[in-house]
Amino acid sequence: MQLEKITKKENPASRRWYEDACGAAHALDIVGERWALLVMRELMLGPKRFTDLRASLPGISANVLTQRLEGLEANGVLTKRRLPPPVSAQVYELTPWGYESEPIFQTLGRWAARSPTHDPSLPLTATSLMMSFRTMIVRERAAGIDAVIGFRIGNESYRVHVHDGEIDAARGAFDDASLVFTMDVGAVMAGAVYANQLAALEAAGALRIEGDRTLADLFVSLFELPPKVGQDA
Amino acid sequence: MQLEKITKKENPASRRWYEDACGAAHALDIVGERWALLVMRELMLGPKRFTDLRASLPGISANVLTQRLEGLEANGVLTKRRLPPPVSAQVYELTPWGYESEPIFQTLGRWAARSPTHDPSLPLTATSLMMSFRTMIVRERAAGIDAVIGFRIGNESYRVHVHDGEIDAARGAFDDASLVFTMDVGAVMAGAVYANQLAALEAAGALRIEGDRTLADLFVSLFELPPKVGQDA
DNA sequence: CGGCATCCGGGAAGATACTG
DNA sequence: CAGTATCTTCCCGGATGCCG
Repeated sequence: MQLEKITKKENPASRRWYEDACGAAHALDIVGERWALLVMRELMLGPKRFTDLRASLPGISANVLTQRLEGLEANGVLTKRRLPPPVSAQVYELTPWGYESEPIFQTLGRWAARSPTHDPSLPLTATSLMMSFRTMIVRERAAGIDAVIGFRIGNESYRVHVHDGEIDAARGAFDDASLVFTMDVGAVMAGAVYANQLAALEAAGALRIEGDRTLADLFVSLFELPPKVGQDA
Repeated sequence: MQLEKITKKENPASRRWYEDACGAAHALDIVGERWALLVMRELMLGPKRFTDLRASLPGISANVLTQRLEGLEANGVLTKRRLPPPVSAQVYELTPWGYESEPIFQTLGRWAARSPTHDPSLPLTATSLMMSFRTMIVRERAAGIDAVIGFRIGNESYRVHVHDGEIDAARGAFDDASLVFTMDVGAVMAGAVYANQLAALEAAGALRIEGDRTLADLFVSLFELPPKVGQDA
C-alpha cells in the first residue's frame, strides 16, 4: 500500500489558504500572493496588455505574471479581453469590483508613507504617481479649483482633472489641458510635488512646464504626505 | 561558525523586495509576506504572547511566526516586551504606528466581503469578530446608542462599547455591561449578526444571552455587509 | 512580437521534533 | 511557555523555447 504522504496533500482546502472567515484574510487569499496587488495597481487607470504590465513591473517574471493574471481572473478581479481589429491585441482589465479595490491602495500607501524605512528615491510608475495624487490631495486646498492638466511621462500620456477637491486621472489624450508637464519618469514629478522641488527640477531640465505656470505652482501645493513616524502631525 | 550567517538579505538591489517608491509597494515590503497581516490583526486589540498568537492562527508554524515577529519588529510595527512580575511573560505589542494599520484591515475586509468566493462559514477569531463590528457598523443606526456589552468567546472576554455611532472593543473585563453574549467560537456571533440568526442560534444553544434582550436585538441590527458582487446595493 | 509552457536553482513556507 | 532545529514541499525568479 502506498502509505506515502497521506498527510494533507490530499486536502485541497488546507494547503495554501488561510482558513479564516475574516474578510481581510479572504482578501489575502485573493490578492496576497507576491505581485498580485501591484498587477492590480497597474490596471487601476485602465486596461493594459501583458507586455506593458511586464514593463511597468521590473522584477516580475513572465510566468509569475501569467499565474497572477490567471488567479485574479479566476477570482473575478480582472478579465482578459481581446480588442477589436485592427488593434486585435489582448488586454487585461479590472472588473467593476476590481476597480473598487482602490481604497486598499490608498490605506496601504498612507500607512506606509509614515514608515521610517520608506525610500521615495526609488522609481515610481506613472500609475503610482496618479494614484498618489488621488490619495494625498488635501481637499480643502483644492476646493475652488477646476482645471485639466496633462502629463507626458516617458511615452505615456495622462489627463488629470482637478475638481471639487478631488482628482480624476486617466490614461490618454488631454486636448483640453491648460497646463502640461513633461518628464522622463514619474519620480521627477513626485520630487516636484512631495519634496517641493518644482523650480529646481525645471531648472535642471528634468521637468518641462508648458502653459499656465501659476497653475503649476498651485498644483504642486495641493498635496501633503502624512508625517513620518516620530514626527508630530 | 559565525561565517555561516552570510545573509544575503543585506543585498539591497537584488532579492525579494519590490523596488518601487509607491507607498502601497513599500507597505507590501513590510507586511506583504505570508501571515504578516494576520499576525498584526491578532494584536490589534492589545498585546499577546507567542503561544496565544499561534493558537489564534491555526496553520502558522512556529518558525514562520518567529520570522514574522522579527521582521515586523525590525520595521517598527511591533515591539517585544516582558511583562513585570509576577506575570513575567513575554508579549508582543503593536507600536502606535502599528495600531494605525487598522484602516488597512477595514478596506481589505470591506472589499473582500463582496467577493463571490467568500465563505463566511469558516472559523473566525474573536479579534476578527470585534474588528468586523468596527468596520461594518452603520453609523446612523447606532447614532443614539450608548451601551456596554460583554462577550465571552471560548475563554476570552471582550468589552464592547457602542457610542456616538462607533464601536470600541477591548480584551478584558466588562463589569459595567448591561448585556452579555456567551459562545464557544466567534463564528456563532457572526451568524447572529450577519445572517440574522440570533434567535435560532440561541434556541440551538450555541449562544447564551444574559441581560437586556431588547439591546441584544438592537445590537445585531446595527451592522450590514456590503452587497455581493452582482447584487445591487 | 505577444502570450504563454517548461525546466531549473534557490529560498521561503509547512510539519514535526526537540530544547532551555 | 517560547521558541530552535531539521527536513520536506512548494513557490518565486530567470532562462529558454514554442506557437500563433
